[in-house]
Amino acid sequence: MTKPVRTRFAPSPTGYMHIGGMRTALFAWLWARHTGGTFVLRIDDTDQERNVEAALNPIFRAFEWLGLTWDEGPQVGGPFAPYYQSQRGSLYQAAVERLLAEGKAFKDFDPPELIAEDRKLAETAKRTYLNVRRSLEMSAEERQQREAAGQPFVVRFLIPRDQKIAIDDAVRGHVEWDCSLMPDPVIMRSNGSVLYNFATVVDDAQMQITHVIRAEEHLANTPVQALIHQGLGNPLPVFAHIPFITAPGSTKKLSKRDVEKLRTSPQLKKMFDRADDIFPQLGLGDSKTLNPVMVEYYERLGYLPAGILNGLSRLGWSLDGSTEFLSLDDVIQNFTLERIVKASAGFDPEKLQSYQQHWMNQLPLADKVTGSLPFLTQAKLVPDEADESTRTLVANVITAVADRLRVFSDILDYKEFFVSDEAMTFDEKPFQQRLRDATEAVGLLKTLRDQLETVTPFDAPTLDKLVHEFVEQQGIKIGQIVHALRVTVTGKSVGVGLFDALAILGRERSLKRIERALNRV
RNA sequence: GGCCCCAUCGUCUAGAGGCCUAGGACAUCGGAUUUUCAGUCCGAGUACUGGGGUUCGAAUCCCCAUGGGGUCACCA
Repeated sequence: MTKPVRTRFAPSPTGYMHIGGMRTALFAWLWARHTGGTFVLRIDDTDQERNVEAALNPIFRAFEWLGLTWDEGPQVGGPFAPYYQSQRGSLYQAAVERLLAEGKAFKDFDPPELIAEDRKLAETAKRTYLNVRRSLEMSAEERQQREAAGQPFVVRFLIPRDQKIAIDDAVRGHVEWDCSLMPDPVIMRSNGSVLYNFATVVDDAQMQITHVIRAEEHLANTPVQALIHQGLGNPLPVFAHIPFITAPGSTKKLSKRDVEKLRTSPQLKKMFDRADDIFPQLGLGDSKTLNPVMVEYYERLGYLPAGILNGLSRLGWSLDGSTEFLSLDDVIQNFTLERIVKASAGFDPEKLQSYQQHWMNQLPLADKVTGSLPFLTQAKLVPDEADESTRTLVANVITAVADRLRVFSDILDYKEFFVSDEAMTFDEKPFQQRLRDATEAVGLLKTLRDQLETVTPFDAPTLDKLVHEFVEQQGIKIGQIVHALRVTVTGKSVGVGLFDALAILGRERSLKRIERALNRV
């Protein structure tokens, strides 16, 4: 019987959740769920003490939004608590002591300047740098003396330089390193705190992690970690290094540091522009505060977890040659490490959008209303407590908007239905073109208005019929009236079907708007 | 630069020796539908990095080259 699977994700409190990190977390989570195992969330906060809670919130929020629950970790606890590395010092301490006692690590008294010199020497000689084990050569007495004298030291793990270290990576296969090329890594700083590479090993072992699923950039850390596991007498976990996500139109890792460059990339420009359009309306800043590398960007824009999850799953993983749309359950059902693609995957906003669109279209009307309403209230277009008539209005608009609604905040593109007739603004260009410049438009509009006053019922099919008959009576083309009418009632040249728009507004409001436009010409 | 990883349409991918004159999806470009936009339907173009092997046969296996990337801290 094989041990039950335990995977983990170990973010550091950076103040936001990176979309690529989310995808890594998702893969680890999926493997746990697929196997009926356990998913652990552990916080790598060895360095920063300040504001950990605040810097963590966006991370928890992202997991919660996407519905990726963790079985052990912050908030829920678990048998291997605490799950904050900052609180696990004694564990690390004990492990260091043990290695020291067993001669598998040593105290290095060389000052940093000396190390830097060694390094330089190696560089000019075009040699691989290896730390000089001066302190190891010292007698035990001398070491003791120095320590007693309060001379600072770091603890280095002693690399067995005569050996090779290999792992069988679940996605990369057999990978091997020559230890004779590896410097002895520092595992404990002179101030007594331990380094990430060491804490991770201790934690993974103590938390009985069976599968270390993480981004490919950690592959280079792996030999050291494997060696430390060995030194500590731990069984080696299965490593699975998944490829990272690259920036659109690039072969480089998608990183938050490059946001300013990303802003101008043709693929992402639309996403940044959208942020600059929508977030201010919601009182959430703009693309400087929330951008497409952050998970929160998608949440705040009203993406569906299903869309994001589908997109993330398909980035570097596939079920087969043809399945594109997968629910989370489908992915859980079918996820295996061997189907992870080895090459890095470019982040494609368009494709993400298409997954999102698919899942949005699956949603029943009531859910679309419930999902859109918060955006309308946040933008102060409808009152906080939406009454029944507001809900009906929203439902009517969404019905008319149909699959133009891709993300919930798209509802804000149809403000014209939620603002008062007086507050509605006319886009100048179409107003000029369709009303002022089109000489016959005003006259036609006046005639049509009279008919609109009496037609019953005031619904889309009837209005449709009316306008078509009107066109025939007047001997004009439908384009001559329809565009002008659209501008008068919605202020815009594009939008939902014209007759839907009129029906949603109702007779009274439609006439008012026509009046207003006529007076404005 | 050392070490390591990777390599199929613009992008995400299918392909684990013959089913491949390489399939699907997104994007692109046509055409149809339509009051706008979106959508929908139909159609088109576009890829196995190169060179050597192995084999009756290679996108698939091996080697080399090239290209791309990651990583080289008392960061995580």
